[in-house]
Amino acid sequence: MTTPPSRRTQADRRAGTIAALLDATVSCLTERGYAATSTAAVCAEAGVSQGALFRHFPTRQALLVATAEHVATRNVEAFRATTAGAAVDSVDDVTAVLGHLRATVLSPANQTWRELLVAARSDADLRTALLPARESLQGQMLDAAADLWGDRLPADDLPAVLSIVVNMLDGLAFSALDPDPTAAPGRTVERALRLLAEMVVSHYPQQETR
Amino acid sequence: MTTPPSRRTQADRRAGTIAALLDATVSCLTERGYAATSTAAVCAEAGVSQGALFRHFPTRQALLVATAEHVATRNVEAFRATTAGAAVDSVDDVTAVLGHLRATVLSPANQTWRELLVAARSDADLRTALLPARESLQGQMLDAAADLWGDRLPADDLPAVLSIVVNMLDGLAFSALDPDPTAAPGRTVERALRLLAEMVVSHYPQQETR
DNA sequence: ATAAAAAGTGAGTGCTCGCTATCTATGGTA
DNA sequence: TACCATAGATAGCGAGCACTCACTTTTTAT
Repeated sequence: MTTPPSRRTQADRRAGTIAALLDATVSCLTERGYAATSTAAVCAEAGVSQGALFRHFPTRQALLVATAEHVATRNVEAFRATTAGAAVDSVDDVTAVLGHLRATVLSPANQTWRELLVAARSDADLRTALLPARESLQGQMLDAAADLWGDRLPADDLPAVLSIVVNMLDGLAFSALDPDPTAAPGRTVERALRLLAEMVVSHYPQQETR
Repeated sequence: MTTPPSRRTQADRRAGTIAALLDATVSCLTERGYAATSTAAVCAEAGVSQGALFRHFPTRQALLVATAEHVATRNVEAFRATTAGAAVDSVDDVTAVLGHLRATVLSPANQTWRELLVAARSDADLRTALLPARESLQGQMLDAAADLWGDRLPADDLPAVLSIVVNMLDGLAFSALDPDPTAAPGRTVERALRLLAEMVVSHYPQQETR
């Protein structure tokens, strides 16, 4: 009938509710935004009591910082997954990669990261707490970009190109206020991505056909 | 000593406190962020009572919407001011324009606009309330861009290039968490702006020297 | 089996929030 | 002058906030 006397170990229970809380925080941040992500809302979403939350996280901010680090690793994994092994020979190839990156950037994990970054701008404590995760994420994204493009452009230009691409996609995500982030890209966005691909490819022409 | 029995008209008093409230809201949003911009904080900053605020704005959201429209007009004016009459012949010219645009985008008015945009993502009422201002702002920025670049690239590409530039600058502003937004651009940012200028200029070569 | 430790519950705390009601001060109108 | 409409100040309201505490339940150690 009900679950058998499950006999989960304490570590399992702990990890389980922590994971539920982190996932619930991601949901609340993407759906309700930073201001409306109250501890009560997170607990309701996670299906645990407030006491449980404050057993594992001393403050709301600690929960948010843990969530930020949680999504940061998932974000860099997603970035690697959409770039690893992708073809970047033709303009069409690069355009396709940019399109996939746009979809990645609109994912809940990335929305969460952005929401927390914005909150950190006007909260010194949160800002310093997020700094190491920020640097780690940037470094790993540079590594992934090097795997993709490293042999095609001077090493000095790689951070600049990455900055152009990810900042443009982030800016796009910020101004995309559609409630459904999987909606069609829209004409000018599609044109902008293709144009960016054209400019990058022609600025760093293919060195050899191998 | 003190002000003489000033004899300000009612309309003057009204306009004065409304202006003070809007300016105070801009300050609070840029310094404290959306969540911490309470009606009490705005009133303290403006030097008026809460009763005065709620006489002129029925809700907090009405104040925020009015502030958004207030800064939207100032933003488009600033955009025009930094682009109007600027030279865009050489790569250096375009790089300079991008640098000035970056400074403009980091201004309090633009920070305020961005803060409200982010809040609007997870607040349907605010989102619909900001929609007309958003469209108006986009249209006027397209006009300004046409004055700058219109004769150099096909009309169909203009929105795409504008999207690349402003989204990249907005993304840059979001990830620039320095408390002092007038700080030096940083090496990779400088390199990225110059690179973007190079790519755009070479992709749309000058048609004639006139 | 029993005691100790850890995990989880839920009512309650003080505080701040957006907002209102009531009052006074001031400018416009006769 | 008297009168009224508007502008602004102040105290306070219910609701929701982050957080705590006494308590029960579940796992672990003896």
